[in-house]
Amino acid sequence: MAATIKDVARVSGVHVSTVSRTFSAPHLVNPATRSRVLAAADDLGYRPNRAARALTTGRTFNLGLIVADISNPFFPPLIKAAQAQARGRDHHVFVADTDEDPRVEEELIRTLAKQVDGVLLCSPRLSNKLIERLAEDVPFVVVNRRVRGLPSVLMNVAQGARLALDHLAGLGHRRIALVSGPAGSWTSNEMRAVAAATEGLDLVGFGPNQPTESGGLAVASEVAASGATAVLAYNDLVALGVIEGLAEQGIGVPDQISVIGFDDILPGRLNRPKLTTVAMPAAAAGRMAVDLLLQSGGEGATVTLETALIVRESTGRAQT
Amino acid sequence: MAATIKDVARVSGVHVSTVSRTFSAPHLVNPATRSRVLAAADDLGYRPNRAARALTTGRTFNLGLIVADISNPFFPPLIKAAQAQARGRDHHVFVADTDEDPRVEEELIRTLAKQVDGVLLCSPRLSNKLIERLAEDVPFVVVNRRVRGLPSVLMNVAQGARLALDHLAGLGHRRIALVSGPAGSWTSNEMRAVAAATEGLDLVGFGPNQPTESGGLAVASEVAASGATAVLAYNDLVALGVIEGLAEQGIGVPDQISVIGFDDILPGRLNRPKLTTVAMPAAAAGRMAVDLLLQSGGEGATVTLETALIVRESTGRAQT
DNA sequence: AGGTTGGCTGCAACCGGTTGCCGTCAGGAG
DNA sequence: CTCCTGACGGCAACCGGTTGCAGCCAACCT
Repeated sequence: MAATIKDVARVSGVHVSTVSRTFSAPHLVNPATRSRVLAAADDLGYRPNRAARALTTGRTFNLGLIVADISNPFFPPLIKAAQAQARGRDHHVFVADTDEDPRVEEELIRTLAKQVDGVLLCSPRLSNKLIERLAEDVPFVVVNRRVRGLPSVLMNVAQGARLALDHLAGLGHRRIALVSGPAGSWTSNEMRAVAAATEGLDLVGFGPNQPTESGGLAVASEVAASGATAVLAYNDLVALGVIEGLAEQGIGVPDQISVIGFDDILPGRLNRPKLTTVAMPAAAAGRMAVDLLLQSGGEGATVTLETALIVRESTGRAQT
Repeated sequence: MAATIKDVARVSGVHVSTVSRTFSAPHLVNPATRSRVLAAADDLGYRPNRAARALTTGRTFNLGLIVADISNPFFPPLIKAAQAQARGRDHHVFVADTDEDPRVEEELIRTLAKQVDGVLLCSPRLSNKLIERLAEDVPFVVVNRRVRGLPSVLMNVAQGARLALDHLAGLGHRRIALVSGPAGSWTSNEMRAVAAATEGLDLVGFGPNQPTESGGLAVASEVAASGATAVLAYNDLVALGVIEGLAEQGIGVPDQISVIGFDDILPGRLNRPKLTTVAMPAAAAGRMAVDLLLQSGGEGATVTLETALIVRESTGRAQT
C-alpha cells in the first residue's frame, strides 16, 4: 500500500540508490535531482521504512524503556523526562510494562533487543546474572540497580533513608517499622542496610511486600501491633496504604504513628495528611539514563543522584 | 555479534531456508533435521530477528499504544489491560506518550506505523481528518473518539454526565460549573452537549483547561466566584485540583461546594474528602481495543462501554 | 590538447529472514 | 520392475532500504 523507495525512484526517474541518498546523505546528490526526488516523495507520501533501514545500518533511533509497573506514579515523570531527552536527540522511546514478572521482563527485553538501539531497564526484577547475559544482545542502562559492567543510574537511597531516619529520631522516635518492597529490589536492600547500621534505633522489619497501596494496607495491622511509633515505607504508595490501614483501625497519623515514604508522587501531595517523603530525582534519572545510553562511550559509568527529604504532615513528635 | 540464521545453518549443516522453516513452519521439516537445527540454534543463542521477519511477512506481532499523557492515572489500567490481552494473543504492546502535543502525536504514529501491526490511539488530540489520512498507513483503533470508518471504543460519557448531573440535581444543586478539558477533546464536547441539553439547570462553562491537577487549580477561584454550588469536572485530576484550589480560599468541599469528577483514579480514592466520580471502564476499553485491532474483520465497528456513578464524599446537599 | 580531478549517479551486494517452486529420493501401488 | 506420490530440503527471488565501487562527464590545470 504505502509508497516505497522504488515508487519514488520510478516517478522521479532515478535509481533507488539516489533516492536513498537524498534522504540519508543529501550532500551527495545534485540539488536539482534532489528537489525532483523530494517532490516525487512528497507527492507519493513516501516515508522511509525505519525497520528496513535498521536492517542494514543497525540503528533504529528507537529506545526501549522497561518498567515493572506503569501504574506506579513514580515512573511517569521518569518516562516523560526520558522521552523528552530522547526526542531532543532524535530518538523515540517505547515503554513496556512487565507486571512485576521477571519472565515477562526477559521476554520483553528479547523482543525489544533487535528493534531498538538500547534499553533503559528501570527497577529490574531480573537477577544480575541474567541481566549481564542479556546485555550481550542489546545495550542497557540500568536504573535503580548496580550491575557489573553496565552503566547505571542510581538514586542515593541510602542517603535518603538516613535523612528520613534522622528526621524520625529527631522527633523522638526510637522504635521504627521498616516496611520493605518486593524481594528482588535493590532499593529495598539499601534501605535495610542503612537502617540496620543506624545506632540507637530499634528496627522492626516487615516484608517483602507488594510495592503498592494494597501492599501497605495488608501490612498495616501488623505494624500497629508491633509497637513502632514510626514507619519508614518502601515507597509512597505503600506509605499511603499503611496510613489507610491504620486509619481503619482508628489509629491517627501523625498523632499516634508517623509515616514516611519514598518517591514524592502526586497522590502523596494530595493525601490528607500530606505525606512526608524522600523525593527521588526521577526526571533527572530519566534524562541521565538516556544520555548514558546514547553516548556509547560511557561504558560502565555509574551516576548517583541525590535525594531530598520533604517534610509535610504525616510525621510528628513521638507519643510520650 | 548476535547469531543469525546463517550461523545456525552453517553449524547444523543445512540451508537457511530449512532453519527458517524449523521456526515458522516446523511440520515441514523432518523431526531429525529439526532437532539438529534446534540444538544448533540453542547452542548459539539464536533468536530470529523480528524486524527482519517483519520485512517479508508484514507482521511484527507488536502493537503501538499512544496516549496523550502517561502520568494521568487514568491510562495505566487501560495500558495494563491492553498489554495483558495482547500478551494472550502473542503480541507485545509498546507505549508512547505525546505530551498532549498533536505534532508529536503525528510523528509518533508515523514512526510506529511500519514497526507495529496496529495502533491503539487513546484520547487523540489530532483532527479527525488527519487521523483518517494516517489510517492508510497503519490499522487503528481509536479510544474515546469516533472517527469515520475506523473501529473505536467509546465510554458512554453522555450517560455518565447524565448520572452525575442527576445526582447533583437530586441534592438540590441548580447552578453548576462545568470545568472542561483540552480543546480537541471529544469527551469534553460530549459532556458539554449533555449539560446544555439538561432542563432546569443553570450551567456555567469554564475552559478549555489542561486536563491535570494544575488545570483545576488554576480555574478554582473563577469557579468560586461564579456562584455555582457544584462542579462537574473533566476528570478526577482536574476535580482534585479544583478541590485544592477551593481549600486554599477556605471553601469547604462538600459543605459549601460539591465536586464530581470522571475516571475513578487512585488519588481520588485516597483524597480527603474521597472523590465522588463517574467510573470509566478503562481496563475493559483496553481489552476491547486490542480485540478490535486483532480481529481485522471488524472494520468500522464501534463499541460503547457503560459508566457508573460512584458516590463518595465530595458531593452533598446544596447550601440553602 | 591531454591528463586530472571531482561531482554525481548507477550497479550490485548485502542486512536477516521468508516462501514459491522444483528436484531428489524412498516407499507403496500395480 | 515401472510409475506415482508425497515428504523433504535446496535454490533463488524478494521485502525496503544502504553503501562501496566504478563509470561518466564537465571543468580545471599545465
